[in-house]
Amino acid sequence: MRIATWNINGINARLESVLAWLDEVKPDIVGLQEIKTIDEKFPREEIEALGYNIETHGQKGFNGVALLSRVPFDEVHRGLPGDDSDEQARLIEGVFSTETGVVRVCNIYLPNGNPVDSEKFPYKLGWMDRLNTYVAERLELEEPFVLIGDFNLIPTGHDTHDAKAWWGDALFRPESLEKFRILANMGMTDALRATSSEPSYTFWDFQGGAWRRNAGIRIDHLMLSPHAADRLEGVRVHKDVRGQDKPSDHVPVEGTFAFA
DNA sequence: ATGACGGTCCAAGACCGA
Repeated sequence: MRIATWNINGINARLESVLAWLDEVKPDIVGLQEIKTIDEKFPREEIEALGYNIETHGQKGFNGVALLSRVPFDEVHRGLPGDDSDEQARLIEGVFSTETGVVRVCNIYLPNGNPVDSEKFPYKLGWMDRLNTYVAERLELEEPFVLIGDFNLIPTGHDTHDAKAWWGDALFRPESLEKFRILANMGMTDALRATSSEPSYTFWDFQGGAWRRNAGIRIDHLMLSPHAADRLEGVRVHKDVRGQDKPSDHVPVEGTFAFA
């Protein structure tokens, strides 16, 4: 089974690219972030025609996440618990049955948090606290649990072209890294880092010729519970997608697992 | 040294992103 994450930066602006990639790669489960539209305006028919079941958690204009799956959904959960005043659509989770048992896939669009002197940074940290609580509860189930998405977090200086330039940004500073370390220390494995020591960037800014200069960062992750990590076979970053026509600023990251 | 992006709202430019 192959499970992928991709921040597409607008599903309606990116539809042709997404259809082409799905048709070529045919991943089993895909988490999309920044669909930037409401559920009613998500282009369901075109994606369903490629053999996918679809569940969305959309929002007008910004944010929004979706799960696509060739396997039927047993369960769907929308939204991150813990703050009733939070109206941003940033989490959707699906539960799937395979021949070798259940797989739970949670797809997130973690807040960016910049600028750090605004209310956006404490929102990010609070969101990460709530996520850690959520993940701790999921880990108690002792299932294969795959937490994927745009984490807006650079795990180490090795995951950026210029650690000094990024240090202090909401994506790469002590408060954010501390929350991410709590997640890792619960037993969630960074799939890419577990299988490769290459830099493997997943985002290149539209500005400043970042792609041309390979000035990237790695912020899109697959984090695995012990039961999921045990079945990890490999991770592939679809870097070529960034060089295609009308690209997103993020590329897909795909994990292969020994689930039937 | 300078200028250098793209999507969404919706119809001009603000807001957002990282």
